[in-house]
Amino acid sequence: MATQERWLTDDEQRAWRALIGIVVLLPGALDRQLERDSGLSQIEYGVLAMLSEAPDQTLRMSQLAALNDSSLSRLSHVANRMEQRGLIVRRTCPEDRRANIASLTEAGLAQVVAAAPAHVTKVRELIFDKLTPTQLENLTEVAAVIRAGLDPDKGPPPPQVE
Amino acid sequence: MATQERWLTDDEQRAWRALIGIVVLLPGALDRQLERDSGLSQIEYGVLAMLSEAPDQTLRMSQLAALNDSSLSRLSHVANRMEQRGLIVRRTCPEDRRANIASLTEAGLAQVVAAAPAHVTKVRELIFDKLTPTQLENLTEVAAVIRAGLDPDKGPPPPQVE
DNA sequence: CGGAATAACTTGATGCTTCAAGTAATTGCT
DNA sequence: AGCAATTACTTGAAGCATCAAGTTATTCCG
Repeated sequence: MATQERWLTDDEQRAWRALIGIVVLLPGALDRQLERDSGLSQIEYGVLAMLSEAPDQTLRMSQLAALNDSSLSRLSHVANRMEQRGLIVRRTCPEDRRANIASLTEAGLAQVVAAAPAHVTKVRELIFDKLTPTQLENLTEVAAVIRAGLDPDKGPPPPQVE
Repeated sequence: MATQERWLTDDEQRAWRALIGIVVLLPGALDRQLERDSGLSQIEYGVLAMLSEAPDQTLRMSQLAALNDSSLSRLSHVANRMEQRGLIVRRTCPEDRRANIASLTEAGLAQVVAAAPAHVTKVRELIFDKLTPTQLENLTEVAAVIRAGLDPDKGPPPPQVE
């Protein structure tokens, strides 16, 4: 900062810079690999992957959004494009006619199956191959803690009353 | 995945999900805070912050891009907007007339100074307040390792020849 | 039962990012 | 010196994300 008070300790500074670096660079790295190898964006891959694991390869839009940490609006646009391309189909849910369920098509399934290996390899290459078992443990713990505090969308968490 | 082979171990899965969650959610959380409190995006804040720390509050576009993990193109667009708004000024570098140097204006400086406290508070709130000293240490280490492997833009790092 | 409130999306506009291409200045080679 | 290659950016177009507003369906409750 321009100002006096050192707002983060040196340790925190270093952690912060590295973390932001990851946050800024990782999506691009993954997107490029996916785009190049499979013509998919990261969220599209995520959608296909989640559907492929779901019972009947079908999920409600809202669930799909939650699973991908996406807003409903964003997912709706994405689903439009994917439907155009024939990767998924949507129909209104019979039990709740406000809701919309998306299902994998055969083409969609074929796409994920084809895309997965290279993607996983990239993930390994970028993350897990670099870590010792201890570091993996530490990552799992720390990432979970941070992630938990990021949920849509609590402001300052209510002070712990013990 | 839809397929047989469990491509990541359970531990890795959990780490991966949490990490992606962070990567997806953190930028939005920071952007919203900055936008709301100061009318800045994260990269705009980053530009102002880096300039404010630089000697003579001046940096070349390429340095500014590197410091913010941004492409030159992106930075160029951002700088255009910021120049319109009077937060920075640009002029060609005298030593190398291909290069362009950006400087903070007084208005720009005022902006960072005003924006910094709330932003730092948010960062603390989202990250550091949640971590024990040990976890901070672990984060620093792990994040640095991962970050290092993300640098523009090495493919598979050449196998370590000892 | 009937209207208000809420839920589950979709749509359109706006703005930012990225990508490809372009320009201008400098270096490097011979 | 002179031409090619490289560096440092800028620009314009295309695609995505986000935000606000709009639909349609369901629930709540008096």
